[in-house]
Amino acid sequence: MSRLPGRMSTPPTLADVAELAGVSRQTVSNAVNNPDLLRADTLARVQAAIEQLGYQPNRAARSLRTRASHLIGLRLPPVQEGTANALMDRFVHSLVETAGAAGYHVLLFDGDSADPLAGYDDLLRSTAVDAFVVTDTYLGNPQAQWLHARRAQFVAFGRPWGNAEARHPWVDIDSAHGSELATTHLIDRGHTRIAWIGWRKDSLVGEERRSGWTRAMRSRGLATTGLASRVEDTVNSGRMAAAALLDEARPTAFVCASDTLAMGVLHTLYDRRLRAGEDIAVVGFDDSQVAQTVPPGITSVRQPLEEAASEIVKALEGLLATPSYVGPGAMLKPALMVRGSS
Amino acid sequence: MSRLPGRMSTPPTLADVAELAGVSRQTVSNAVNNPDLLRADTLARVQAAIEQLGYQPNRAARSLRTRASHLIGLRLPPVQEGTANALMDRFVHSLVETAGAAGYHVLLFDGDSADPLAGYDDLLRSTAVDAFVVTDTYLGNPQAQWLHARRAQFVAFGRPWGNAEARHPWVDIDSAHGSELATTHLIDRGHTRIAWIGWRKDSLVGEERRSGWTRAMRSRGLATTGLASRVEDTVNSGRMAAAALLDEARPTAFVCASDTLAMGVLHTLYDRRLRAGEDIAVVGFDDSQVAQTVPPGITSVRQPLEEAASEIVKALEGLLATPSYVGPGAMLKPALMVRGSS
DNA sequence: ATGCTTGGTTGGAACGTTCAACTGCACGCC
DNA sequence: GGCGTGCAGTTGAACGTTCCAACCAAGCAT
Repeated sequence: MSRLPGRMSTPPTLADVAELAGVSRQTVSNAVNNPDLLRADTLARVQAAIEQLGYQPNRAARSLRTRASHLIGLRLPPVQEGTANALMDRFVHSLVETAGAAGYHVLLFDGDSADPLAGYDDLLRSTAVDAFVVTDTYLGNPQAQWLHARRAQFVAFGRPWGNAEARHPWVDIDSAHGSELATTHLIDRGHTRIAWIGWRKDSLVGEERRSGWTRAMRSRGLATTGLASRVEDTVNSGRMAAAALLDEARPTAFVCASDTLAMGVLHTLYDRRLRAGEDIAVVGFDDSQVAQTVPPGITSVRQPLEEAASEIVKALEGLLATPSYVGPGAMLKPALMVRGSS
Repeated sequence: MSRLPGRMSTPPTLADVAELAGVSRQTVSNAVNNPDLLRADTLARVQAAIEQLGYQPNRAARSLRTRASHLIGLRLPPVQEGTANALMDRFVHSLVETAGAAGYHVLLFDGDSADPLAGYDDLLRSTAVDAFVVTDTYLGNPQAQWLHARRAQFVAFGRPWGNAEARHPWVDIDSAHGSELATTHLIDRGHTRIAWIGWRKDSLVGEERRSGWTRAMRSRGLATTGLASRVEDTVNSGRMAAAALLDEARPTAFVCASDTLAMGVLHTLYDRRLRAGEDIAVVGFDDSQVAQTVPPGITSVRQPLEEAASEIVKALEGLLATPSYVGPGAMLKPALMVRGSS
């Protein structure tokens, strides 16, 4: 059956192109997937036909045959109102971009907070995605193990905390280095009493960020006693922690485990009519839009999410090419964005 | 061929279930898609077999046969650093959630800023998605017309500005109502000289938001002359506009077309050692994380994005059930989140 | 009895692609 | 001449699902 290019209700198929070019279906398929198998003149003829009809392979059919969907699943963690976290937004963007360049699309699914694995199971069993990007790999999170048991392919954004035998590729950011940068920066500005406001002890990422502060302080011979606080990651916790520290330990600067906590510090400064960057220095973590836009600008540690996304996609490509692929585990360095608050 | 449930390299298929249940493939298919066609006892037997094997229909095969992927395409607009915009994040979340509940997944693709249509074309021709959600439908944006010409299904988030004959479903937010709420709120607090900082005249959304301010002022008999400013949507533009207005028109309150501009106002207040909410009132737009976390909290107009997502999914379902479906065009009301800045 | 419906189930075909095996054909080599 | 060898392209089958026409038994009216 022939088709008139302008007037079709249904997209053109391989067979349409084949007929127009006067070759077989398979030859068209080869022209698309293995052009070097064809003689130059045949290839040109087929490509002209493809062009003329505006042909693109049907994804469902291709996916059925090759058992590859070229989709990558990403679970969106629940949004937290009232925090400064715009991390995910930037990360998703970078991921979509780099994945797109590699021929993959990103499929989002919802994080049912009750059963975080439900969404994974669904997509996995219906063979909807080729692989997952797993973002929250904190200790005790069952996802990595669970996915491994189901032989699902995935790359973790976040190192396999406390699981040395983990055999999956991962990418993470050296956030201890980040808070070390932040602390050193403050020391260089002449501060000696630099306080830390971080997360509670059960957060491994929190402890890691804290270790950067400790390391920087110790290496310059500065005391840390009484200068640290561990709280929930909310603005109000940060505010109260800052107030308590100011009263008891009289720091001249704060390093925070997140921009949310840094905003808490700003609240306390606001209450006391102090000015960030003039009276007290403040450094945050994540380089969120909040840090970027609030006066006088919060100095903040910026995670290289674009780079992380690119490493993740690289690992995914390796994984999908060689199922037993195990990446080296990429550890990336964050950077300090200096603004008015320090 | 029989399969042992625990030890399979490949997911179970319809045929496996059929064999186990002692029925034909089609009967299993019916059990999944039209359960009421089966006799109760057969249905139970088939469902048991499905359960036992952990069967889920292969999406590619189903998609190939039914010509429906149950995927919805969403183009991620480029991120803007240095603005307070966290709109998209919340919207994407809500969309993923409500779409998921309706059996659809969201497929993200990248906005090549040079050719915004490239991504659409790709997905459309490869029949990868059933429909699109189009988010930037400002005047002169070719997407709506282009998609219509290709007979692509889509729902617009944003009314069809200046195109009365548009025949596609859309959902939008009555942002004039939002700035009217904001302005009235300030008037109720005793302000009479209320300034407007908005976007440049070629932004229709900007003009609409502005009209809410004008309407509220006029209806209370207040003058607007010299109290309005139209600038780029950046923090620095807002800062400069606020400074100029303060010098020339001496307003006691600002209503802004975005939280980004409101942050600009806060910068000017900071420069002049004035306090938002005490010396000068400030209201923003979008209820971003910035507005939520910055001291003393910025009063801001919150768009009902969850509701918008739900209306969009409703329209999508209508669209995909009846291809010629045209929704009524839902216009939603925003709400004012009052905080310390007013 | 015969024909007509109806509810439940079946087998074959089809969706559009790629895989694996195959067919011609030209070439070179003993 | 026979035989392998490699190139260019073809053919039939398969991926896993749903659509379609047909079938079968049972019920019911003729």
